[in-house]
Amino acid sequence: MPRKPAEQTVSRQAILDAAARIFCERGYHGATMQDISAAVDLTPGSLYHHFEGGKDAILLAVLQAGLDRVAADVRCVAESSFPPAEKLHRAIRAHVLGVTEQGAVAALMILEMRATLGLPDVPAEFLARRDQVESLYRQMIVEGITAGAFRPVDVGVFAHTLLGASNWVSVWYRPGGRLKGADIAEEIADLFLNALRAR
Amino acid sequence: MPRKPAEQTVSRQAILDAAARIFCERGYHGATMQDISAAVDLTPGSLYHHFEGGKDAILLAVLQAGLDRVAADVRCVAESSFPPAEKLHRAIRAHVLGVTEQGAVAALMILEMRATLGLPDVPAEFLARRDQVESLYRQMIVEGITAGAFRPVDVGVFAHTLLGASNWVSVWYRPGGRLKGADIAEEIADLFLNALRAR
DNA sequence: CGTATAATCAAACGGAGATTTGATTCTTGT
DNA sequence: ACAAGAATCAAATCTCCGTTTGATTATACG
Repeated sequence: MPRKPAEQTVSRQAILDAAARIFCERGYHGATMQDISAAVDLTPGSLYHHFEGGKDAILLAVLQAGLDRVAADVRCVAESSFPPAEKLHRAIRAHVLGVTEQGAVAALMILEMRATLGLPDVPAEFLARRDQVESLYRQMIVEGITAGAFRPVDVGVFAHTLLGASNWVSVWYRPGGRLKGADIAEEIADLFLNALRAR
Repeated sequence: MPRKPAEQTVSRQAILDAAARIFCERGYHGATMQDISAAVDLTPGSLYHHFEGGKDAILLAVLQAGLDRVAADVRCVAESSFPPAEKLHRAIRAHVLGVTEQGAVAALMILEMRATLGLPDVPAEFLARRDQVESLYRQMIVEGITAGAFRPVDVGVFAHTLLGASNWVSVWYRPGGRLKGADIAEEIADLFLNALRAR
């Protein structure tokens, strides 16, 4: 009855890492199982041992990881007790840094564009988690406005713009470029904090 | 030898309009020739009379139209002689308004994500036009900074963020929603102008 | 060692959808 | 009315993946 995993194995994580990169490069429809399997020296069919659900399951797992990472970072900051401006600044920095460090996070974009990309059925849990992140940002913004630290803005538009811009970084950021991820994060956090400064 | 177009015809423009909507809804890969042809009461094969190049050609034509529209709007403002702040404010408003009025403009996004969507060979002319738009924004920003009207920012990051946020509107904007396109345009223009205000 | 199981592969299957083809209908100009 | 071509269609083609299947190899444990 006993048995243990053989060690001729490619780890599930390795597949996810490769898949994340390839999905980001070529998009869900543009990426083939062949592409993904080749990246980890496997045949397409072998992927089905690691992910029963096939291509969809792999994408979902990638999305899960990316979303979880950013959500955790942002929540951590949102639950702290810094004053509004500092709190939001930290949240944005963490968010953008997360995006630059984890190519997979383009996941957030893809998730947002589920309609555009024609995804299958995105589990409600996913959308809930994404909405939760947006909700955290909204709270931080409202908190600052009511405290008089921020000028009054349309929270909906501001949140969409902020999230869009932060996630958008994953599209144009190139590791090894002129700026480090931390530099970009700082710059963008400054940008939005300035945008909120009460006159 | 004389001959003229029969009038049992669906206009090329009608096809582009339908295609724009469908590409926006389902994405390039998600949209089928069947979808597009059905939207104008044709069979898939018939589309090839209007667009020799098939699906690719249709997408490219849609992109062309969307990009041209926004580029023209922005250039018009950029070439005016308003003071820096007012000029940029007008450019952003025009840009965002264009995005809300023309679903096809999600084209700008898609163009940016050409790699993500796995497009074929995007004509250099397209990328040039897009870069031109970015260039116009960069100029306006630099102009304002040197004039002392704007605080110093990283022009690269700011331009990316501004363009990303503006185009991103096409993803979340819903006609008939709480805000009109013009309201959103105003709000976003204010946001970025505030972000640039010299202290 | 021997067996059960995991991990893998090679090859075949199946479907979806873009594109092609050849015929058909409609419109216009002479 | 008639010829020429434009616009269309129905059906066939062709290609590209995602997925399945059955066999093969490697590992751990008794």
